[in-house]
Amino acid sequence: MVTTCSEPDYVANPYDADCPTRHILDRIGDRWTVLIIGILGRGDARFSELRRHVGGISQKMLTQTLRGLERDGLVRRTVFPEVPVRVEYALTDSGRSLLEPLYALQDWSIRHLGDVSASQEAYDRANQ
Amino acid sequence: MVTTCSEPDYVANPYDADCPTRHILDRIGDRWTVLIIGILGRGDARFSELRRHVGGISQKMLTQTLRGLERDGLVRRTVFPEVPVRVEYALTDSGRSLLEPLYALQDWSIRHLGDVSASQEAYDRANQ
DNA sequence: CGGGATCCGGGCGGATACTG
DNA sequence: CAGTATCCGCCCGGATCCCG
Repeated sequence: MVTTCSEPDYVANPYDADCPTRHILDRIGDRWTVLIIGILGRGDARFSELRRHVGGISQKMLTQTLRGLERDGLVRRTVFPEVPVRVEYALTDSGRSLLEPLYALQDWSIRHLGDVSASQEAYDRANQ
Repeated sequence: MVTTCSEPDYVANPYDADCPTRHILDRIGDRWTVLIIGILGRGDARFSELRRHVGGISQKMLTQTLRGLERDGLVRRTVFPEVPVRVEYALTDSGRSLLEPLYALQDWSIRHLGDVSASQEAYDRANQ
């Protein structure tokens, strides 16, 4: 089950569909995935709660992203057959384990935001 | 310089352009960025080397991505005025520090690839 | 309330041709 | 070799309408 792309070189071959790097990149490629995971990391939430907390997401993209996360086993969807219907979203164990590397990326971006901004300004100044 | 979005809640507001989460997501949003950083993590490389190692990337996207990384101060571009011209790309200190969180994500994806694949198959089976 | 279905525009990214 | 310039198809994602 482990393909050749699970060697250190896997990072170089995004065209291998089995490559874990490629897959996870496809998952977090859109900004919504990471934001939703982050919200659910604080606790379970309903559809409307997620929509309120993730500023600017459309209903279509929220649904679409949640379906993908459910399919990947990162999010569990529970329907309560009340009237009106209530739907709760929660991280699975797998999804919860993704929080740590995502937070590592957040920490990095916070620590380096100043450097990056300064570099951008310098670059733009040097190129008009 | 630290905005309100640097509180734990920043993850919820991708519409704040100053939000570090939003910025880093925009950077690694395309799959090429992470792949190029990964390659350069093993050592400096020339344009044609990168193009060979990052399978399937077009010359346009390679140039475009490298420019963005240079602007963000993650990659340093050095031109050797020989004939024909030689251009070397290398990670800056900032870019090298990004390797660790990126590898954390790779490790996660390798460890969970089996779970994710199984979940996908189960999901697809349950929904035709 | 929590979606599904459809239409549509903008932009990402590939292909090609050309250059210092 | 390492790009720049241009054209263009396609798909992402928003807007809107509808439903159980």
